Amino acid sequence: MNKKSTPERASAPSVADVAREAGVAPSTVSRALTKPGRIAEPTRLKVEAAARKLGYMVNQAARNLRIGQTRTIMVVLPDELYIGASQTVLEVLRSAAEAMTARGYSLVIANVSREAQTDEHILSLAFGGTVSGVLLMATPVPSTAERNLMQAGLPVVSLHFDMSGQNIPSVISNDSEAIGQAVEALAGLGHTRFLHIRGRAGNYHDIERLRGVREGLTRSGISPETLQTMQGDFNFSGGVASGQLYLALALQDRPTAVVCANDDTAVGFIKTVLDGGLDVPGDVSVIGFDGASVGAFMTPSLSTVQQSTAELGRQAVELLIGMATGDVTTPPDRIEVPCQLVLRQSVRAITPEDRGHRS
Amino acid sequence: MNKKSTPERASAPSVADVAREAGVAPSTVSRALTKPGRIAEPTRLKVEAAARKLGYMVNQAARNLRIGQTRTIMVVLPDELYIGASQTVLEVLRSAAEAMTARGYSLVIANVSREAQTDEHILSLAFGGTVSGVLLMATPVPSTAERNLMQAGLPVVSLHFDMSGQNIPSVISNDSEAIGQAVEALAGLGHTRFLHIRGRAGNYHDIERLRGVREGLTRSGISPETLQTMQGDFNFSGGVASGQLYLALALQDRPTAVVCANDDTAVGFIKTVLDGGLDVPGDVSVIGFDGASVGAFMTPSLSTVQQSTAELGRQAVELLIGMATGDVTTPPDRIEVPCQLVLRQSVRAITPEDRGHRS
DNA sequence: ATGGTGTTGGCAATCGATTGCCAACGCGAT
DNA sequence: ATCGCGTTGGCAATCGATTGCCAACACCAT
Repeated sequence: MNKKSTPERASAPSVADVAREAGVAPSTVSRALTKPGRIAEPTRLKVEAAARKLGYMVNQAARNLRIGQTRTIMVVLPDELYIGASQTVLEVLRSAAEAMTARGYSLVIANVSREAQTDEHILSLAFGGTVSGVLLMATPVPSTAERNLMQAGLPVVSLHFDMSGQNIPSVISNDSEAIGQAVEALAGLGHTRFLHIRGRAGNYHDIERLRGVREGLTRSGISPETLQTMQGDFNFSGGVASGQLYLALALQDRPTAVVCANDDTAVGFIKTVLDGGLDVPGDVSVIGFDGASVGAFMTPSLSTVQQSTAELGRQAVELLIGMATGDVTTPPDRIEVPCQLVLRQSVRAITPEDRGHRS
Repeated sequence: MNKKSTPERASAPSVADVAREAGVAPSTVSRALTKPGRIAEPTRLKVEAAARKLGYMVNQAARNLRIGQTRTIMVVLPDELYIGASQTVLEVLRSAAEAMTARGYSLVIANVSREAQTDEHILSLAFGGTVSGVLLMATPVPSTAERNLMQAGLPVVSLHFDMSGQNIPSVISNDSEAIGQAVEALAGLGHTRFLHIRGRAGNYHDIERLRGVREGLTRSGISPETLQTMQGDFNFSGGVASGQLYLALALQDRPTAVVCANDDTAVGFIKTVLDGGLDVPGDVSVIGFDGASVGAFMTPSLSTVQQSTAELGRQAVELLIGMATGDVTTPPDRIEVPCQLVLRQSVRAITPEDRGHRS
């Protein structure tokens, strides 16, 4: 069917077609299009013209097969893609995708939850040569009974979780330090009795942020022993449940400063205590973590520790692509991106009257 | 280098390796693994054992090249991936991704914004044989000076926007009908003076929702002529700006019911009028659109028209995969998924005193 | 024993781009 | 005129899985 030299064909044109059109060999076409300088200028122009005329676009499957590389990065999302107030995942994804596109890479989403079944899918992408690198977003290393992502020989970067202990370069926020600074700020406003509503038990962020709260208290001259904690789950319900527990506390036992593991928790907590008749920040100051944009529009507006999502995504992708291309041979263990404390209406200073009133 | 029969090799095992291990031909391996029934059971088991032993996984690039298909779907996101209260995009993406994974498809994100440059990238994926179908999320057809997505010969489905006029099967919410019902509900509560804060000028949802508000008024026996409108942009600032305009209105000119083009607009509006000293819903009832989960935790909690994001994503993917596999030969023009009205604290009924007080 | 039918598995071509190797060519220097 | 060097472009092999075609074989009925 290639007998006729008519250029109109049903299927997409190939290098061979372009070569015929330009009167050169297929190899010349390939080189003209991908190896700048390798082909003399006049020939190159001829090839480009032919390619444009035929509407040629390289077949990526063939190219990938040949060069054994794909310029595609797989993103593995958290266990459970929780939909709440905070859009950290989406924000980071956006900046990561931007950085990838800018470097000519594509992005495949491996999963939206992490049942065992999807780990199978993740690994088939990794081992199937479909991707050139893996970005783990707040998620442990995918593995099945037989296999483990790390055996695929792909560059891997962890975002959000510090997995440098497993030899995975990690791009993270300075969680503990930042939340510690938030605690110090509250202490500076006169607060002495703190409640920390924790995240999902055992989660990296749960542990780090709790540690940060304790350290912040210590630095403020307040004994971490006095810290009350409640278990949350990084979602609204965790905040709601803690709010109910808080309301049930005797007045004199109520902490005046509540530091939440994230914004969703804070939002649930605030709504619950407001509905319970308390005032925020009148009765209790509350601060979240993440920097959800909607926080500024809550009533009262939400104080928070804002993560630099744009920076996190960008850095992770730069590092990963560097590793994939071989430009980065010895990746750093860890890149820490600082957070920014944002104080809004949900916190206030403790005045002398407050103290008198309380004890 | 394949001289030695030792199975440990640096590169991934291929069908040839498995064939050698199992003592059969490569073609048999391929068929045993992909054509159930084509190969006798004992042979198949032998092949499977060999494959497992060697840790074989099919090389997708080679497979894609050969079969000319990829089981990969490209998602094109909106012009601007706005980060606000509503997570509609993320929610729909989640359900779409779930449906894809369930059917063994992968998902590549083509873009996170829509500069001209990214359309180039989108089209190179489409024409490069990288994908088997395209899901357009609230976005027009990607195109460059020379090319247009529709020429790629791929199945395309539009999500959110009704593009059936361009022969693109569309999965959409019943925007106008649903927002009309919200208007009717407010009218049923005694409201007669309405303000609609619009979305981005010219956007499909802007037009549809405005139309829906008008029709809802008509059905409620209120002349659409009395409807006031303000221009928004689907974001917080649009709501804030409208809130300021609202505050500037003379008391007797203030509508009592504000229907917003989406939740972010409503959130911005509410925050602004609250800060301006008004009460919601005391002075004004407000309703949004989308069903942002955080709405339930605002103060006052936000009334909204909730989109069935899970259903939207699922339906779109089912349709698209059907088209890609050829199971669906004559796709429907349009699949409409109904929304659900959610009334919360931000709206209240108009009482006789209100009327007396006003006129 | 023969032919017919159905099943099983192997051979080799194929998808399309890339690249190592080499031949051809041009140009300047001796 | 010859040599040497650098540049240019073509030939053909290669990446790995799939599949049309066909040969070999088993089994049953006549």
